[in-house]
Amino acid sequence: MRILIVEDEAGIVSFLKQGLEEEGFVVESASDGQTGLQLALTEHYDLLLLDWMLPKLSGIELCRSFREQESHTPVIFLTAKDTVQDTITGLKSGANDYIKKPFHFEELLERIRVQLRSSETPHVLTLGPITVNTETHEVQIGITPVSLTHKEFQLLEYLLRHKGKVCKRHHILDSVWGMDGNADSGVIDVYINALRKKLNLQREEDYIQTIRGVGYIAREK
Amino acid sequence: MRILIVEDEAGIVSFLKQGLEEEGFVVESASDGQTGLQLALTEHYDLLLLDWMLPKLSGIELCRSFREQESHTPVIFLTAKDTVQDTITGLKSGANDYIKKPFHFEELLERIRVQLRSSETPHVLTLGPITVNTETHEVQIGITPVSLTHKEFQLLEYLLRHKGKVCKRHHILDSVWGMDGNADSGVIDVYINALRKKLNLQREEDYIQTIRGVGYIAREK
DNA sequence: TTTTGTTCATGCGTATTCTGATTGTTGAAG
DNA sequence: CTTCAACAATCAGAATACGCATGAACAAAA
Repeated sequence: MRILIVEDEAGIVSFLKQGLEEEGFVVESASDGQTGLQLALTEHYDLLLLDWMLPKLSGIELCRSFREQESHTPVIFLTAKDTVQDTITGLKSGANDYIKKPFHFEELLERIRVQLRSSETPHVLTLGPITVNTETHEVQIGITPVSLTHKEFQLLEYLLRHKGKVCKRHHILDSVWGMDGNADSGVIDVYINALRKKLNLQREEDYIQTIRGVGYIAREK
Repeated sequence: MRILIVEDEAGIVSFLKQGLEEEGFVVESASDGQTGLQLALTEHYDLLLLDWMLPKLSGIELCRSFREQESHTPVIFLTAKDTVQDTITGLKSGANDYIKKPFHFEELLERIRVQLRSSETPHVLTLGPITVNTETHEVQIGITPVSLTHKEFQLLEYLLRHKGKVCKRHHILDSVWGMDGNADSGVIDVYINALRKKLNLQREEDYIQTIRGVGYIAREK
């Protein structure tokens, strides 16, 4: 999960960054509104943490501009202000929640979790140039669409959901084929083969690698 | 929009009720947790406002029980407690937000609006030249009206509400036919067929595409 | 009753999935 | 370095499952 912090006080940024990274988030930050907006629009984040008062572009303006493009990504305000009118303005600009400084880190964390709860399982998986959208069931290699059968799709999804980890044949059979402890008939090989062909992966720099005697692994680069 | 307030202090209830009704909400209330839960489960509400401390059944317990049945309807806590741990417990029990007493009515209103924003359901759905009005139950293709049976309408509505996302047969059966985990008898196929016929969708630029082994998807263009 | 709506059953064509045989590769033992 | 066995890749055809179309059965409404 990727989080963007836009905040000008370096101390707060490093405090948040450390805490959130410990929780397993990937954190990036910007110290003024303008670069923050730019990042928010060009990169992909799962959540934005915005300070209220920012150099160049205020948090509210940032939020409003961002919402014109993106309506999904949750936004949480960090605010020192606490007049009612201000928070209302903030929520009206399209924010999903706000938290008043000073706050306990745990409380922030819980609020982040609440916001992310809906987007817990990513629908778009990637591997190098390959994109798998589990919502639309579309697979693309680069820009060109690839048509996969259901089993091929399921296998690819499984591999990508475990990207960077070895997928034992046993486990693949379990989750994709639903065979509990059944014998290995060699189906997997056939489908791996089909995938490599359809996605035309060269053997040289193979995104789907064979781990002899164990299974397969989807790896970047 | 219907709101249920569960709160034992009569003064707060009438204050909230009046304010919310002025804003156009339909408000009902319960003064203890047990009747609150019963109402929440039997009636339909778009949002629940729960007090923390309630006779018979605490707000948290109410929320947790409610969430076991319903996972969608947003829940906001009204709480006098303000230790971090308590609010965390509250959010963990499945609440979407909380507000500390005493609060300004406007702030509560804004938080309600934020929660309802996501569950706003449009009444007019479109797909290419097709228009579906769920209020008047009318369907048009371009300018000419099409007459659909109830089931056909429900199916089309379901597909359009999930436009751009795969609708698995399983889920369609669940929401349109109300069969939980029942076997697939092939009804869906018949109705998809009927829809395609009545909406005369050419196979070329098919707005309702079949995803073999998975289900169907309504797609623009 | 007649009409309309919903569901089930059937057959058909085709895409998909699996099996099994064959060929190719790998790594350890000699 | 060679050999061998275990494993993986590849291919083709058989078996199967899936979705489509249709008509009949049944139920509900007019």
